[in-house]
Amino acid sequence: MRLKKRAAFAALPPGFKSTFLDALTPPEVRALLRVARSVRISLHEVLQHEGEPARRLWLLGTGRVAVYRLRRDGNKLFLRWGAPGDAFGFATIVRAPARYLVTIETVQEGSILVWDSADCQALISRCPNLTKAVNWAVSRYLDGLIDVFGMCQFQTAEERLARVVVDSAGQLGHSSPEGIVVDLKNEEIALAAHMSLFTATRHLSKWQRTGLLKKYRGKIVLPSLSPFETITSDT
Amino acid sequence: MRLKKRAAFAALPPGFKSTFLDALTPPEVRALLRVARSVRISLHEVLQHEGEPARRLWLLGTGRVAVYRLRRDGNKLFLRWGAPGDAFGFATIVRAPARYLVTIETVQEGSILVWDSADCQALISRCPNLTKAVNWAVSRYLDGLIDVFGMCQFQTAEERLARVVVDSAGQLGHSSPEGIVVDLKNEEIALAAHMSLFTATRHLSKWQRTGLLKKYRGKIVLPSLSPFETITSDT
DNA sequence: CGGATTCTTGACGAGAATCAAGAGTTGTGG
DNA sequence: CCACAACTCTTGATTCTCGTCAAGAATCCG
Repeated sequence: MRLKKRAAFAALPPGFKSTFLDALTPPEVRALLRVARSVRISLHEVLQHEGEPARRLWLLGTGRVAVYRLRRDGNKLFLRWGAPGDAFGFATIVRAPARYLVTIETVQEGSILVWDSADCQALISRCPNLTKAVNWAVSRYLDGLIDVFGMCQFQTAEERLARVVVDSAGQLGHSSPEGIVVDLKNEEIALAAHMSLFTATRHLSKWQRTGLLKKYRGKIVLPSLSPFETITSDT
Repeated sequence: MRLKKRAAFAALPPGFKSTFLDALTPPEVRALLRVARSVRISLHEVLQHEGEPARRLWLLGTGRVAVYRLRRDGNKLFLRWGAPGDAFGFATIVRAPARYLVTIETVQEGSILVWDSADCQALISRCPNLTKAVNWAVSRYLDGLIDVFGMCQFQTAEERLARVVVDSAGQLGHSSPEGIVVDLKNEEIALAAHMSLFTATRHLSKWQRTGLLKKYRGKIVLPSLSPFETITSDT
């Protein structure tokens, strides 16, 4: 992880969208960006490890991360993807001397903006909305987690998969002439849908035969989302 | 739900334990109790309903509640029990004009202490640790939820059941000459372990035959927890 | 003594994980 | 430019866990 100069706000792309920053006023955003460090992140890098002291709040600028929890038996419990604009390391702010609750790993190289705990303490007094923004983000996170949990308890593999396809398209997909392109391997889709690679492959193949989507190595293309939303909602 | 006089602190039993209140200083606790309303709660009463505006923070004094989320398909996703000393309605504080994320229902009659949003706002400025206590509680809640989620994903019905038995014993059990008594029906145990009533009954019966526990109508008695901890950990 | 809960047990089947074996892609080095 | 290795995807056969349904036993209560 290489450090870069401060004054990272120049690094924010023009069309950059962040639900987290949107909860702040423009002056507050500027105050944050002024003290942010921009850091390049490479593939398969662990950006925070559960149990370690929470030393920094950070925002994903470009790339993609996976949020999960490690279990004593070695399994990884996938929790969510992180896309550009998502913030992490809330423990740094929410409960001062704390430890990370989850592990976060890069699955696509990119860059992040970092604020260490000292910066955060200083910013809290200057930006009254900062704690509010963090609380909101935590709430949304909790809400989403409960939802995923419910999905895993009450929906079949096919329904879960359909939902993951829809959600991923919204969060990670980009448009193209043939439809929405989502850069995910079968293995990653299976992980997010909490099922085996084989079950995921079977249903995806079936949907390809039905013409609902097209599969390529490492990505899928969706002409339309509506059929999947149908699978998700009925039953 | 009948209202009672303020100055409810007299209502706190002598041996009352609350992780939530423990995060506050004694003067802060007194400040809270001074403005608390004590409210009697009856069986099967819905104390807060997900989606409704979060208007009050409250603390369970006596009795037991179930925290769950309702799904559009009518299913209930059980999340946790609430025992005396547990606080709820954090949304009231964490993100000012907010809605409850979960539904909470009484499963044993008892009493709660209530602070409505106006009280909360006033208390926040007087008790600097209040928001901190709420944040801690939310974190613990999130942490526990992730754990339960992982348990449901990676452990068999028997392992989940063993863990629910151990956890319930710690949270709701009370000692007796023959062991720890846990007042739960098979149906409630099954709910907490996220499995069908029948699967739960089968394993509990098996454990009774093996002598690991004794079953009665509406309760189980555990001479020792260690065998269940073994089931939980190995594999 | 009904009647309502709560618990028990067996038979059955659906869903999904595992295993095995191979086909299709992509990238690399000679 | 070809050959080979590594990775990704596919499909079928098999197994197993657990939910569903049915029927009845045990317990509690007015």
